[in-house]
Amino acid sequence: MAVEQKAPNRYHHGDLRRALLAAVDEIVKELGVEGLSLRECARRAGVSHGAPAHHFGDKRGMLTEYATDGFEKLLSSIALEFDKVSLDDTKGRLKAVGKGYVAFALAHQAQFKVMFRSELLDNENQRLLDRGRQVFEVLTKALAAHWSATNQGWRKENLAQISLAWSAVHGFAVLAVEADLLRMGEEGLLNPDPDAVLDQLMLIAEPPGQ
Amino acid sequence: MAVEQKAPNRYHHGDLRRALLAAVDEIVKELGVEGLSLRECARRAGVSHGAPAHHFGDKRGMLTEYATDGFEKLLSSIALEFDKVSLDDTKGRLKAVGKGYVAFALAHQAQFKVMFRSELLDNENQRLLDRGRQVFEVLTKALAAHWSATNQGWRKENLAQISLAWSAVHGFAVLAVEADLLRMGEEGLLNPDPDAVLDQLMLIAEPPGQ
DNA sequence: CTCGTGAGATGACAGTGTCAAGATTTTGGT
DNA sequence: ACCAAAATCTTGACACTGTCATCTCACGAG
Repeated sequence: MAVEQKAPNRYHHGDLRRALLAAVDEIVKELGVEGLSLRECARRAGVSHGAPAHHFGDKRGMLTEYATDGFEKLLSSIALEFDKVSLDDTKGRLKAVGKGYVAFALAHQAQFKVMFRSELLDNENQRLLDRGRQVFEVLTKALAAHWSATNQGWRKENLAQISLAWSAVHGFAVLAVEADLLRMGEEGLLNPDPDAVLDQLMLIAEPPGQ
Repeated sequence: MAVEQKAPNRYHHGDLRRALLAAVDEIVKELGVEGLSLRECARRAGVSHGAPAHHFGDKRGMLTEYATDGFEKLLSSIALEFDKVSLDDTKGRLKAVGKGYVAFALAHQAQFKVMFRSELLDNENQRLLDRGRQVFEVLTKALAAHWSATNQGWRKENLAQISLAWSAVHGFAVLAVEADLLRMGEEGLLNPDPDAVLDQLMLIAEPPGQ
């Protein structure tokens, strides 16, 4: 996603919306979301400082679009891992959800950080809400499929299990992305292999005493 | 921590440093960290816009102090739960760490959010690094004590277990604080009792097949 | 008493988001 | 083909921000 400059003699950009989102990605990667400004985005797209408002309303609107785009990529990343695993391997599919989640976070760290910064986003935006819900559904459905396959049925612990699985996957991704925190175990203690961590996490989904 | 205004006739404030940190807390609670400005802090402390620089250098320095203060409160919160449980109940102590962690996050949501926003902080600051490390150590030591008590010894899975425990506790706290995300399970599916989630998490610390 | 030093005040500077008003295209209906 | 309407982009203004250099005040060590 490269930033397409406007041809200097033309009045209309042609694809400004996409160019601005590309600029957002570029800047957030370079400077973090604190270093992002509407005016700098406009500059990189070769357009006047007031132009972005026409497409996104305001800064919050622009970031909301950027985050929504991120959720769509996250869903794709999960689907990619998910589809590698055969339908009857419910445990494998469960793990694949986690793998896809973490893989996206690591591959798009800057965007991932923005996606969960709700103060920056328009949390009433329907598309954003829908995408978030979809991610949640993928996880719960994979869990339900596994429980159904292992004949565990529904137990009262399941609710906590869902929360825990969601928390653990998200928390691991967050901590992995916030490298400064992972650096805490600096004697190499905490430089975890995502795969091993996910294996441990799988234990939660198993019936007790097995 | 209330913001103490400067007496209007006095030139020196007396305790500006504390007053500014109180103002930070107030503003972050009201408007989020995006709404925070040095000048507004100064205003609430009844002091000129340039005064804060004298104590914190710049905005980043001020937020770093605020975050460090948060880590100290976090450690206190963990210690509070930790000390409620007798020494030989290693499992109980482990859970207490999680309880203290989540309790702090819920009680000081605004501050908690800032603490893990590494882009905003001076990550070279020694006090900040130390406090973060201390939190990590409390968790690992509680885990080690439990493993030692249950004669599990050290296994290669332990590394992943530490990461997972850390991830899960942090992830749960993060998701709990980002209420807009937890709202996803809006049919009441995901309105988890922290205690139940932590119970599930405890399973990770147990030896396999038990 | 004096003089240095830390604490706070003041004013300037470039950068920001947002808004209103104007300029230029493109589009759609006839 | 035409012309009005709508979409797109420009321009200028406003209040606000962080940082810096400069100045003023208060206090304490000698």
